[in-house]
Amino acid sequence: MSPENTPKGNVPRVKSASISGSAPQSSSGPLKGLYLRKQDLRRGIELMFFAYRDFTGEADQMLSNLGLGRAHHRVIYFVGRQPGMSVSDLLAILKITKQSLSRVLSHLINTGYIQQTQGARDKRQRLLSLTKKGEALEAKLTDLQCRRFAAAYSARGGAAVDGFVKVLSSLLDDEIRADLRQQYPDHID
Amino acid sequence: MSPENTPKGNVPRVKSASISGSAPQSSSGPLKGLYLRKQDLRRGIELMFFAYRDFTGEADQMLSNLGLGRAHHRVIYFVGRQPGMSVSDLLAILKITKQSLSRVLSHLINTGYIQQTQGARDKRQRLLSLTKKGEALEAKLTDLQCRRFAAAYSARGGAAVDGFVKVLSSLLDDEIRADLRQQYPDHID
DNA sequence: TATGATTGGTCAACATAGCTGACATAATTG
DNA sequence: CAATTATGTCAGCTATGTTGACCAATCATA
Repeated sequence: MSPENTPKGNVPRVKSASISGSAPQSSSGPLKGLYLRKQDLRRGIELMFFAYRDFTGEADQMLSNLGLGRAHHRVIYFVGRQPGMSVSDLLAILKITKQSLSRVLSHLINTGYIQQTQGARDKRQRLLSLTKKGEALEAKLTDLQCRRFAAAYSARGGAAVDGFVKVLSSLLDDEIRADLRQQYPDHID
Repeated sequence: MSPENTPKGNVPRVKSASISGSAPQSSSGPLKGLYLRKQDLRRGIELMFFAYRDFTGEADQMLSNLGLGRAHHRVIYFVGRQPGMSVSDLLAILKITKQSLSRVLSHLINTGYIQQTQGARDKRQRLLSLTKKGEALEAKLTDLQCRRFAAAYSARGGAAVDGFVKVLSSLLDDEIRADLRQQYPDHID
């Protein structure tokens, strides 16, 4: 019956030993640490799963109509975000292997979504950018996802957005957070 | 140079036409709608990508040492959450095909992580639950992810957690949000 | 009771997207 | 010149998703 397999009772907290050795619970919030109940942590886990699936769902659908997948989307997105980036820049962001990227990237080049130009300073580099066709697709996909965020953000307001960004960025691995902090010097931390 | 391909200048907003026909921007937050700049929406997109990857990364590592993958994790997680659920319950949550689930589920049964008992009311049903071995693994994996959430939550405090939950739940598809609202009657909306 | 719907499993075949390891080429750097 | 770097490529493997067809057991009902 109960969706929890913890011994009946109510609102068990995570043993404080299992709260990785970080800050001893800030005193903000309605009731100090009330949001650390196991149930609330599980809700976070589940929300991440479902929200990520829904967040990518619409774009996945549009992509599959074009014979593309989510991996192609990531490439198009990040190349669109930073035109002129090199292949190794992209590898560092995506953290996949050269071969996995190569398969997807060459398909996008062959089908005219992405173009490459030889690096000026370093002629080995292939600097990537979107073609007109690629830009059009990127705009459509990003717009889909931005609409979802815009709807959620405006439904919940700036204070909620601020909390959302803070918590998400604290969920990141330290290294990734440091990278992102450089790109968003204002608000990420 | 600029990571944005929008026409130089600063803080372009999304055309309000592209904010799906929902509420006309609540007036809460520091500056009305300031968080709807294209740059902020893109930050949301990117945070979701990176945070989801990091959030699943540790568990993925532990799983791969056992010859299991993320699909196995999902099954173990949700069966652990609601012992006695049927296969079709699980299919409804995961939204994958019967065949995809079957492959993973029978592996988990064969390797002794999950057991099934015939349904009492409906003998066709196979009610799923974790074995001791399955419970132990579920606890280890969930603890890993709960620690990450507990660290993020306590670093940012209850107000941020509240915003995080609100925005994430607004990112969900309506149908999924309705389902989750039933399971978390308190705080999800 | 016979019929049809539901629950679940299975087989074959396929696609996507990750992985490893080995190797090649070209350019840069010391 | 030698070592390193940036990139590509080939072969093969794995995990996880898909479709479509088909089967068996059970349930619900006309």
